[in-house]
Amino acid sequence: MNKLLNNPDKEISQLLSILGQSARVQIVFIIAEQEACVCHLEALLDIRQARISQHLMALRKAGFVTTRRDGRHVYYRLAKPELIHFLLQAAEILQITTESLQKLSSRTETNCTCPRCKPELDAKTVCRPNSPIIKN
Amino acid sequence: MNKLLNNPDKEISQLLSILGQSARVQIVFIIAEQEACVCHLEALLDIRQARISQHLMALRKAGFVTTRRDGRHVYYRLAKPELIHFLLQAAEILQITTESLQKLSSRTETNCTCPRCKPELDAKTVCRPNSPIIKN
DNA sequence: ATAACTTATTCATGATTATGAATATATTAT
DNA sequence: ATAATATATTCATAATCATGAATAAGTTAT
Repeated sequence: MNKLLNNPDKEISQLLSILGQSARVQIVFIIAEQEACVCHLEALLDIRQARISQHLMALRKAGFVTTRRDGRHVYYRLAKPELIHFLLQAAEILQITTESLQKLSSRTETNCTCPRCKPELDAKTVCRPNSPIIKN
Repeated sequence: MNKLLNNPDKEISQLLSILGQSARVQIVFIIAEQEACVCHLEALLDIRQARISQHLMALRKAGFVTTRRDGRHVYYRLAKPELIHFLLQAAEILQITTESLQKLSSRTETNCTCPRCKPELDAKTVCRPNSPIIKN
């Protein structure tokens, strides 16, 4: 059944290829700090909801993230915290500066109104990710 | 010109996606131990010459490997030895056993007659990778 | 119940990438 | 010079994957 077993090269390359997309790298960096709901990621990344869900599904299928539902929201978190060190090692190999890296982790987001970002709205929070989508 | 600059997520994901192929992971493990010529890799991996060259070109373009020519042979080696630790960390995350990993590094190869494998043939060595190629 | 909201999934299509085949290039031997 | 060997490149096609659009499914509020 599982062709990956006893094929370390296949297992390793699969891990790498799943993380080999910039959106997924960004997602991992974001949820490594704190769990995040889909609409929060949507606000931060300026990627549409459906696509973000798809990325999250890929990461979940690989066992990299887990979920927790709270009401209408589903919060994603890292199932393997080691992944962050892994990505940081990649950054080190690439000699990416720390300042540059900070763009990935600490993001200040204005347009997100999810319960995390605006706890004062609590009761009937409506998550309104930033951008009105305009085709180019 | 370079869209990757100041886009750490893009840089990192590019690194990952280049290594996100089992053949390339295998190549890195092999040449990490000792530089290897194309026909040696051909013998070890049972992948045809052209494809191996293509993989090596991709790795070279990314700056992961460098070359040294000796006569007709071109020897490839790791330009970034850190890559091995990087891949080993991936293996650790995946909880790949050490025995399983050894399949990747120490390979005993019978069918290769490149100067490395058969130094006694030295003078007019002919590199004859194993398999007669038969289409399936 | 219906409506509003958040997330997940499916499907068709476009874009990218891998692959094999053929061939070109570089080096050495004769 | 020609032939043999080792590697690199090109090109056409197959396979894979990303993407957008549409919609389904799950949850809460009314």
